[in-house]
Order: sequence, then C-alpha cells, then structure tokens
Amino acid sequence: MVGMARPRFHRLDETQQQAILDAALTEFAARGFADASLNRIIESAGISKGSMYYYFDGKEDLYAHVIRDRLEAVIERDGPFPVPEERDPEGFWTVLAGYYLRLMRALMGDPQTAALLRGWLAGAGTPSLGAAAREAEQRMLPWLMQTLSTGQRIGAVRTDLAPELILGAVMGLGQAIDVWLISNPPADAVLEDAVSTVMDLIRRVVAP
Amino acid sequence: MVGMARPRFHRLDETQQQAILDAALTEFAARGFADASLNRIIESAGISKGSMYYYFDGKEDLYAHVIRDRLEAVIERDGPFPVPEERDPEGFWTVLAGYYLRLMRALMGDPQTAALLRGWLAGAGTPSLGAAAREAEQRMLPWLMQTLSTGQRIGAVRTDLAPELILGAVMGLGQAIDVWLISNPPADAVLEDAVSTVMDLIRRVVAP
DNA sequence: GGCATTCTTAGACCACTGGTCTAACTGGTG
DNA sequence: CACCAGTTAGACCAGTGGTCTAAGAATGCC
Repeated sequence: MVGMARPRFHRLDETQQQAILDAALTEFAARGFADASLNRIIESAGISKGSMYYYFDGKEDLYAHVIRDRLEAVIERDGPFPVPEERDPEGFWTVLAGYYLRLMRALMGDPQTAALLRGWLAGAGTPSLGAAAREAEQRMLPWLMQTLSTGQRIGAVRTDLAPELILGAVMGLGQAIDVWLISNPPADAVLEDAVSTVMDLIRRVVAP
Repeated sequence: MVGMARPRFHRLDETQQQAILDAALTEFAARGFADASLNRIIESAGISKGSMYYYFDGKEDLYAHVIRDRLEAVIERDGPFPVPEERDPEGFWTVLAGYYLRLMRALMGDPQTAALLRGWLAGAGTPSLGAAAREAEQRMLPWLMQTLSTGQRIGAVRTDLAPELILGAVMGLGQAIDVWLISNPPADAVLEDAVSTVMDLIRRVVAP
C-alpha cells in the first residue's frame, strides 16, 4: 500500500519517529510538497539519508504519511465525525455545520497542520503531487460518498447530477472559501456566522 | 513588470520565438510548472541556456509569458468577451453562457492550451507557482470584477458577500467542474446541456 | 564470550535541476 | 579593419531526489 511508512518505521524509537514527522510537517507546511526539500528534512530530523530511505520509499511516501498522521490526529482530537444519520434535511445540515465549525476551530488552533492540509488539497489537481498523496485524498471519499448518499435519501441533496460532480463542486467551493477565510480570518465572535455563510453556499450548490 | 519577456525577445527572429514558445507550451502543458524542466525546454527549442536567460528572467518568467501568449491567442481567435451590458438577469446569464460555450469549444479544439491553462489555474493555490504566474492570474481580475459589478447592479448577483469571496467561489467551482468535464467529456450533442448545468451551479452560488 | 546473521546507519555517488558567469561569436557602423 | 554592442555557448555552481555499498550495531545461538 502506498502512503504507508515501512512497518520498520513503527519499530523505530518513538522520539526519533517524532523527530522525523515534526521535521517533515514543518517543511511541508511551510513550502508545500514541490518546494519542500527532503535534504532539509533529513538534516533537521538529525538522521542520515540512508535511514530516511530505509524507512520511507521517498519524498512522496513521507508526504502522504505525514498527511495521514495529521488527519488521524485531528480526527482523534476533534472527532469523531460519523456520517450523519438524521432523517430530515435541517438536522442533516446542522450536524455537518457542527462538524465544520469544530474543524475550523481545530485548525485555527493548529496552523501548521492547517497549512499542511491546505497545501495538500490545493495541490491535489497538479501533477507534482504524486499518486501517494492523491491516494490519501481518496481515503476521504467513502465518508463523503456515504454522507452524500444519506443527503440524497432524505431529500437534502440533489440527485440530478453525478455524485462525483457534486462532491467535486463542494470540494472546489470549499477550497475557494478556505482561501478567502485565510485572507479574512473571522473573529471568534463571528465564526459561527462564517460557518453559516459557508453552509449556505454549499447548500445552494447541492439543494434538490 | 514581471511575466514579461525582455523586449529583446520580440526582436528575435519570429521562427525562433515560436520554437521557444512551442517547446515551453509542450513541456508546461504536459508536466505543469513544478515538474517541467527548463533544460528540456532549452534543448527542445534548440537554443542555449545563455540565450534563454538572455531573453527571460527564468523558468517562472517564461511560464507566465507562455500563459499570457496562449490567453491572448484564445481571446484573439475566439473572443471578444466584453463585459456584458445587458440590463436584465436572463440576458446577463445568456451572454455569459455563450462565452463559456465558446471557450469550451475553443479549448476542446486546443488540448495543449487547455492543459496549460488548467495546470496554471490548479496551481494558483500552491507555493511552487511563483509570483509571475500569479500576476498573470491577477490580470483577469478587472474583467471579473466588472462583470460581477454589472451582475450586482442588475440584480443577477448577490451583494451580501465580499466580491473576492464570490469570485473565489465561482473560480473554485469552475475548476472542480472543469476537472469533472475532463474525466467525463460531453459529446458535442450535449455540450449545451453541460453548459446549462455549469451555469446553473454558478447561478445558485451567486443568486441574490 | 565469540561468531554469524540481520538490521540499521552513513554518506559517497549519480543524473538532473535552475541559475550565473565569462569567453567567444556575430553583426553593424565608422 | 577596428571597435562596440548584441547574442550565443556552455562551463560551473549549489542544490535536488534517489541509489548503493561499506560499516556499525544489535540480536541470537552455540
């Protein structure tokens, strides 16, 4: 499986694992995948190049691993985010709005992880982001598809367009909104208003 | 001004200008900015590295120039696209739908230019795309802002959100739709249906 | 305790990158 | 023909991601 550190990485001393992941997170968050330097990560982590390639298949493999690691950390700390089981549209959207608000707060409190995940999502459409990092993106797909399915079943989401198009549109919209929110960070007092605006935009796109 | 070949480039023999731009277009369209190799472009163009740096400030400068060159070519061949002057919303959207249809047809007939422009728009959110290429993107802004303004004036576009957010949302949506259309290219017979779907999605986002 | 085996590390080496720089070539002018 | 400005060629540089091999370290067995 791509995007998976070699099993021997998990047998490595915890402190050293952390040193590698921290160095990688810092570099990838600051510069994005393409402009990040594996050599700088290696130096910062205090290991040798041979070691790095002993534990990871390469730069892309390390990147995908760090993304998974951070996603799992966010879910563990701020989750869970089960697929909504509500039966009425208002309930459905309320749950999703709550998830979004929670995620926004979490990422506002963890700017490095936020930057990493942003860079990853933004780069998803470019060739320089390799298969491994795209595979990481694919991992979110089942959750998204299930949520979409639920929304369609209860009348909250349109059924006249291909699911892939609906999801893509929401993701594209979400990223654009994200970019704007970075430039115009809402005060905590109006975070919920911002979330309402976001949910409204998404609902408009997906409403039956 | 960045993104501008040095004036001496325009004094270069036409054939050689074209060789450089063709080699650059091919490489950037195929691999995107980050993974493109300036050395390969140089070799393919049949010039020396010293020459390339004599005419351009670097890889990024060349990229921005090729983008402008292709955008201008598209506008020259398939334009013009004046800011709509209609006074009623339906007229406004009809004009924009016509522009979109024309652009889609144009880009379907010019896949290399389409790939280049796609790579550019997709990369706009990533750090590896430099200031010069982002400046090229900024050049579309006045047209977009004017169109948005017209739409707002005649009641076709909402006024309750920041213009930057509305534009960003439309661009983000547009890219997601574009990605989907690449994977699911519509037959010419249903191109207008596809355009209608796209316009509907955009209208939902921006409607008052 | 020594030896063999396996695991892990170190860093030399490679082809390639974008970019700089200098010498040489070319063309125009007086 | 000499001089000057414009242009070209490609050597050189620091850095990249990745490979490879030798050496060191750890473990297990007799």
